[in-house]
Amino acid sequence: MSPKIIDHEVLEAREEEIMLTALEIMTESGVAGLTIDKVVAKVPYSKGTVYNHFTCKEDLLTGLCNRSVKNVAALFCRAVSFEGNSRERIFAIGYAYMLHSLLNPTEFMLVISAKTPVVREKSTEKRQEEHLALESKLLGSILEIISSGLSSGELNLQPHLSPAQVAFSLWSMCFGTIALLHETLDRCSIRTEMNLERELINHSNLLLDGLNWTPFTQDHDWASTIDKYKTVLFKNEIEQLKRLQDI
Amino acid sequence: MSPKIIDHEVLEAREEEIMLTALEIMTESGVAGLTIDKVVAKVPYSKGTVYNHFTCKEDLLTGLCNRSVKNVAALFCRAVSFEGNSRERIFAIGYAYMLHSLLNPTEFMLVISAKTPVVREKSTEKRQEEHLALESKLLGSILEIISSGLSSGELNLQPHLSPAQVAFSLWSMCFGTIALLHETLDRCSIRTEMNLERELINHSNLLLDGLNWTPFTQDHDWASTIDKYKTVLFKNEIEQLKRLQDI
DNA sequence: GTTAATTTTGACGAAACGTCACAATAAAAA
DNA sequence: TTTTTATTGTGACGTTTCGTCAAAATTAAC
Repeated sequence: MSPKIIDHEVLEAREEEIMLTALEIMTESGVAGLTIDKVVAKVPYSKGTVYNHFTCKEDLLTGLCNRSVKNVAALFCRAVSFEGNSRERIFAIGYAYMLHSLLNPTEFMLVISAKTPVVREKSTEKRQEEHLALESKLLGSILEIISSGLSSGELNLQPHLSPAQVAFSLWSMCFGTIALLHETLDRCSIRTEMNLERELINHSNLLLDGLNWTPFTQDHDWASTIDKYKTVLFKNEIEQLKRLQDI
Repeated sequence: MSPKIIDHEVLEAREEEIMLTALEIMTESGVAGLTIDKVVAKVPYSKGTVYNHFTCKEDLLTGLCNRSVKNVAALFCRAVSFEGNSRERIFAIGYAYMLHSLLNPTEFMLVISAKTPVVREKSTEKRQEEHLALESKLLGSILEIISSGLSSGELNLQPHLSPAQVAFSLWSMCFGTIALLHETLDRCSIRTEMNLERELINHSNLLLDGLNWTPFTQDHDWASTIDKYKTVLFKNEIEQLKRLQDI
């Protein structure tokens, strides 16, 4: 016995390096322009090594998607920790999701790509499972807030609705709104009738009012809550976003 | 002058033939297994001819997506014509969307694929525009019901909400719910806690209650409305679905 | 210094892509 | 009928990308 054993951390660092390079290429020449060959050319490793990490292009895409979901999960944890009532905190979740999608448009779209049959059919089982686990984590944050709303009495579920169902509704609402509006904003020239922040807020309020989650839209100064998100909870992200938009 | 002029209808029939063949291939060997070469092999035309219709694989995918959206639009028109109050009719829209996604899972997923950067970046401008136009048509059906709800007084919009915004909320709600749940159902083995029909109904009700769209969930016998969808409005589709599930 | 397990390399064949020079077609002109 | 000619159809071909695998390199233990 006498192996060349590679440190696990080194492996992970390399994987990150490969993924970052892939992101660079996509930013430069579009997602369609991403090619394993291009990645290999940019990275100080050979094709074989890259293929040791990712079995194919689609697997790499799922990897990038998971990386992105991890970042979202971190933002969600911050949202959970917001000091305020439960509706303010669940609202912060949607806001966090939106901020993430604005800050990392390419990566957000990858989450959609990863749900696409072509990508799923070719990705590794392992990475798919990781994806599911990460999504569960997202739902976990939402469920946490739901149960705190239930115990504080701010949320009263109708008997036919389980917390899991509510969590799912909230998640799909965010996902649908952001996905469709991103696309619309992308296509139509910059200024349209639609504005992602405003639409998401409206849609969230409709859903939360429908759930009877107090305080209702008209019973609270939501503008000031959103201001707190902007100046405290997600201060860094907002600044990043401003910098991004200035360029 | 003395050309070989081809009938427009012949061209369209051929395009349909190519698309159907592509669908067959995808059903057999997955979306990832779709290849222009395979299509060419199955179709009585040459590669050049196929490329005259679709500039690349992605363009073909967008074409298939548009074909699918056309079918949805037809279902939406049926939903608009439902004899009942405005909330029953808007509810029918979501139900129609769901039915379509269950009957044509492959095609529904293509709608997601078509929103993916890789596909969009490579599709023809022409087909993209067609896609936008078709989506506008979908929104048009929704808007029609909204305005009838407004004039009948069943729907009272808060001043800060425009009909277009409400239509968008409804659309993204359906899209998000179906997209995420399709995926979940696909992955997890058949019986999960989730059920597409039930979740969509719940989510719709939450949103419509939030909008103050009467009659409210608890003020109407919705089970009987859904029964009417099943036995009258979408009778054929339900039968198709049963046949599909029996196999 | 030798050994042996593991990792890395990049050349290679296969597969898919998309093009283009040429062939075929059919309506109009001769 | 034959010729002309604009349009459409064909499939062989060069290119790109993919993913593999035998051989080379690496390194820890002996």
